[in-house]
Amino acid sequence: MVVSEGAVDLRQLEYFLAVAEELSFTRAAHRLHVVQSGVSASIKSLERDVGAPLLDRSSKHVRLTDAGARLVPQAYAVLEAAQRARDAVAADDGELSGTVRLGTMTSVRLLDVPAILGSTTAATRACSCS
Amino acid sequence: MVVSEGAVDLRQLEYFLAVAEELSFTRAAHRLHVVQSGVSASIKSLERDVGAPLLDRSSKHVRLTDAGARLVPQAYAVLEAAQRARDAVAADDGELSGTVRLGTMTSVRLLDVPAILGSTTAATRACSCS
DNA sequence: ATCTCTTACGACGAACGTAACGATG
DNA sequence: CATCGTTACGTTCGTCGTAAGAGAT
Repeated sequence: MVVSEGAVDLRQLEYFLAVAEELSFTRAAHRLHVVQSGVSASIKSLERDVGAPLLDRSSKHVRLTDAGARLVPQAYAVLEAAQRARDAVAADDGELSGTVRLGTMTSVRLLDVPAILGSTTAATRACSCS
Repeated sequence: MVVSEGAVDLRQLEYFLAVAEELSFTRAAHRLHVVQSGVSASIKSLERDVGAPLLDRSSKHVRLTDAGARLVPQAYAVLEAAQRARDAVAADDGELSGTVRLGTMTSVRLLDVPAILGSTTAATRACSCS
């Protein structure tokens, strides 16, 4: 009777990967252009949704838990697939697949890489921040 | 300079696939246990997010547009990956991968298939509705 | 006339930013 | 004491359900 819902959001995964990479809520929040409290709340809601703690916030070091380490590659895959889905609807000609494949492993760094590449669709996601 | 956001939600994709399969907002809404207006609004927001119409609602027939047809397999891949991500954190023993692989191609029918299988994690998602 | 999708409306919930708090080195 | 993460609070935006409207067979 317990409806676990599994309401995992793409934003939650993006925030989680940012923290997992930086191993810091502060740096992750800075990279995501949001405040720490937002990242904290989002990670907490993600942990609630999946039903397991993902990060070990003991002392000053943020470490991945066992479940968190297992989630990382899968979270990458989800964001990768989501990016592919977004590009699919914009693919009027076949040459877009190259762009997608280029962004796959760097999907969490979408804020700077696409700007450098200057690709048409990705360029629209570039943001000019210090 | 146009920030396209790309705020695609997993729920939107699930709704979209339901409509794409049923080719009907009404039947899709019934299967998803929500009202038609909710599905309509969700699809519309998805179309706004991806920046292209996905469904052709002319007359009584709902048909997939070109972009919509391209999105379907990618949307499946995203939901598949999301399901894999949820299972990853719950994988205490290695035997779960079989359950995941079983659910991949039927991820949009999560409401009934898992109930039949009676798997531990999936069973929590089963809902008892008429 | 009936079925299907859309739009309007009020209400609930989620996420954000600001700000204050607790803990660790 | 300085930094990092959490909690509290008010605002804003999205989604839901109910209900009414437009189009087509």
